[in-house]
Amino acid sequence: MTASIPTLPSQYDPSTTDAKWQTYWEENSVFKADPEHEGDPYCVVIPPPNVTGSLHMGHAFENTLIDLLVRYQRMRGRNTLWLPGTDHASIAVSAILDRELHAQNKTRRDIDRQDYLTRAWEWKEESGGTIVNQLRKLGVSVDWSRERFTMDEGLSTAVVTAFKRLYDEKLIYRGNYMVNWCPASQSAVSDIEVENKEVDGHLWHFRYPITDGSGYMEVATTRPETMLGDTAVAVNPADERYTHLVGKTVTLPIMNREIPIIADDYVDATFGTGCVKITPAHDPNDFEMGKRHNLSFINIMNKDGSLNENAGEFQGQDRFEARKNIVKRLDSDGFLVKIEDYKHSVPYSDRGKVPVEPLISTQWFVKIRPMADRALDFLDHHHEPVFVPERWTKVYRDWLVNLKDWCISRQLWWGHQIPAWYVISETDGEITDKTPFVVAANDVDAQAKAEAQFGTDIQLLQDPDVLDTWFSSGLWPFSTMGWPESTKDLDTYYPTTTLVTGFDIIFFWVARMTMMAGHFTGKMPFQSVYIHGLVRDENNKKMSKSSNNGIDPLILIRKYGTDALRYTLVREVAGAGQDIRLEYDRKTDESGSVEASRNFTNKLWNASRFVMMNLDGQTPEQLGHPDEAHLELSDRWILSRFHQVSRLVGTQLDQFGMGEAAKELYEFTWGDFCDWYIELVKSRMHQDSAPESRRVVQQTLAYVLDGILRLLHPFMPHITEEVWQTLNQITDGRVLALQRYPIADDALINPDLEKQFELLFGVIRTIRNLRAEAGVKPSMAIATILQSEQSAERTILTDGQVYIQDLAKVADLTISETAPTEKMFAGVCGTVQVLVPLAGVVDVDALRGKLEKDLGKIEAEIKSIGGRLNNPGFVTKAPEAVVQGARDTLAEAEKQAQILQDRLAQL
RNA sequence: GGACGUAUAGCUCAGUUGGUUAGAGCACCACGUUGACAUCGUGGGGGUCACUGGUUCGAGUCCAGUUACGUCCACCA
Repeated sequence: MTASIPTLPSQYDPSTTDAKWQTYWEENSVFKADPEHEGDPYCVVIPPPNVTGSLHMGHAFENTLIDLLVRYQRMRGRNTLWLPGTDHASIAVSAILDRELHAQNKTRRDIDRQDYLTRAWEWKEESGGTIVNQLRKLGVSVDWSRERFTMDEGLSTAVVTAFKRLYDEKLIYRGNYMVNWCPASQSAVSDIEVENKEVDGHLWHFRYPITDGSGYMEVATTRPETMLGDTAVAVNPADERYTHLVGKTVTLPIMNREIPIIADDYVDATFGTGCVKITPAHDPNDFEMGKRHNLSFINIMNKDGSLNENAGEFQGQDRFEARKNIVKRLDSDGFLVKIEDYKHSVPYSDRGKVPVEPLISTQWFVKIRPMADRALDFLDHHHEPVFVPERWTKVYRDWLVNLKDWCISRQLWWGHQIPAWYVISETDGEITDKTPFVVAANDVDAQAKAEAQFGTDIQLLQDPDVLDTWFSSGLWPFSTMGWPESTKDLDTYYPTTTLVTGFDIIFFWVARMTMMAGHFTGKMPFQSVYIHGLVRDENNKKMSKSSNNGIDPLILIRKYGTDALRYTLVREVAGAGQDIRLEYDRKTDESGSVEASRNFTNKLWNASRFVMMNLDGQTPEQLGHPDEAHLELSDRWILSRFHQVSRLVGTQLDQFGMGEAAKELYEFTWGDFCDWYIELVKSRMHQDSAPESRRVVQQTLAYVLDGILRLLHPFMPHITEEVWQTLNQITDGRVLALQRYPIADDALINPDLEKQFELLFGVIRTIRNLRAEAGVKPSMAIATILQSEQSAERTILTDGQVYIQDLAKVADLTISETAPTEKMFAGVCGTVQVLVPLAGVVDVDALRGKLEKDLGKIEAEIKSIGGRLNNPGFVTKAPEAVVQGARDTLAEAEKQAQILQDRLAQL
């Protein structure tokens, strides 16, 4: 399974490793959940991607975050389930099929529903797996045995059950109302599927003649074509300019229809002329006004956006073509006053990408207030669910408060057909607004139910419409686990623990789930909702299909490896919910930030390789826990750091601090472990070093490396699994993914020791700096004198003598209480004076320059701290510890200044 | 019109409840291939913390306001 250690290449190759472990984990059902598993349940349901989708950076980001959390919790011993699946995406699939049909010069209406659905399922079987297979390439630790699709039999049962119950509870109703109509998909859409776009349009001013010939009323509109359906002109009742006209009529141009002048508070007297044309059948505000004033509702439009028989000579024209022609006609008839440029927002259909048309039609609605109020109650009285970051709570809450009834019927075929059967025999074989209907779980029940009411001699027809895709998505957290049946999975894993998703989906999905779950399960479907930000492109622009600026995660995976991409996405996450930016060069497909992460994987690879080459073929288990009795200072130090970092990482991950944890691990692995510890112990690894010392180094290296692999596994699952298998010479099928996450052993955390090493490292850096300044070749060993008046410091230096010699290339190290007075390169670290005697080599000017530079810095500090300490307010009001800290710092700075001044004087 | 987010090094971003001289990665400069790694190592340069005012002994951090960019919601024809 794994390569033998001596043959490991010096460059990590993710391409084979990624695929190898993805296959292995899946084939061995490593992530299959078991309700009987010990530990507290930890469950996440995937935000189901559209079956029509292909993996974009947003998916990669979201699923990387989820996988990180899930793998972490699994390794913490939780009874973990991450449930995958896809969404049937009613409108998107319809659009694809319509395109296919269009290519054959057909439309949906040319084939029957059964054929259409057959094609749809065929498409789903062929192409629906794309996104799922791409998800696999991220290394997601989902339970594929529980994969769900929103149109699976079970989930469809859940949908029908939910619909029927809501209907029986009078929370679903059918009625004739104004809805958002998408002429592209020729279906109603819900309010949130409408996106308002700012466009540069025009404001057309027309004048309508007052019927009695006493003059004109000037109205303005952004939609001239709707004038054909005008049934009134409105003014504000308090507008004295027009009060004498209220009750009179105007004659609608072109149509020559006499329509009333009405007064309504809705009209803003200060806008334009203060007169508004009213088109009750084509504008939501006018619709309301039409109801208030009993106006007639004249629909002038067909479902495809062309004008109908009520549009007179304009019948058959597309709405935008008609607009031009109507303006032309009004102009030639002398009714056009002026055309102004006007910036305004136009409602566009989210999916259809065309302006939506407010249209009156008969649709099914969910009466939303009772459900929304239930969700609000959970939020206000139980603080459920908890949003991370917290600020999204307000967004979620405000939306629930203002929510209007939800239009759930779609005039499409792909989706869950509405389980309502019309007794069409009562209305001449047609479905009309008056046709009686029954709502039932299936056609057999419907038949029985209808017969009970209308006798046996009846004809039934199921409602042709399907349900809004979000209706089924709203049931996702529990329908996927078997609801409405009561199942072991529901029992164990529901409510789920955390939902990870984007803010753009709070309204579409999160709120629908909380409402549905509150209603049907009496519980919130998840304890917490982690809202992540967007991945922006290299120019900080939102990635979108329309701007064609997406960055393909699979390209980056191929170039740098899955773990590198995952790690990049995670480490960029700062505060939760912040957008992240991804560097990218579109010419070369290179990304600086992913490359940096790739370098990190390579660093880990080589450090591991080096460690393994020095273990004489022994595994961490064979070597045993680092032997307390023989630990040397550097071993104790790295163990202290390791446990410190384990603690920090655990704490961070427990509160969604994924980015912070990632950075912590990066610094520990690369900095503490590779740059310092491995370098510190290299001399002890040689075959000829003292056996006890060598053995404890092997133990410590193996132990810490094993720990690093565990800590990093949720972030970079593939490389860590690969190395861990090699390190532990696994032959029995064990996987790192199921090992325990390191838990900090506080007894091994030693802050004093870490401080001592800070001093040693500081001295080493100072010597290296002096060497560089003096131009000493890296290969040349030098003599160094370390002077400190403090015996404690001299003890630390003496204890770490070997480390200083090894890492600063010092052949002859002297540690003394007093300093010699010869000309030497000098620096300070804390109150330790570092002297490098370079007989005959010392460049006095270079030396003076360096000393003066150092001194300048220190004097600036002395001035700053001294100033503070001379301020009586600071000394009397600041906490004692802070004042003392300042005094200590000042004393040290003064000491450093003294040393440097003495050195300068000696030149 | 309302709400929210962001502004710190050339770039991407950290900076906990206010408390030493504001940090990291990338990029840049110098040196370097000693047996893990040049996808590397060592050292270095680089910041008026958007602006204005306030609170405080002390502000990148708290408060008020301003500006810029971004996002969401609601929209007057």
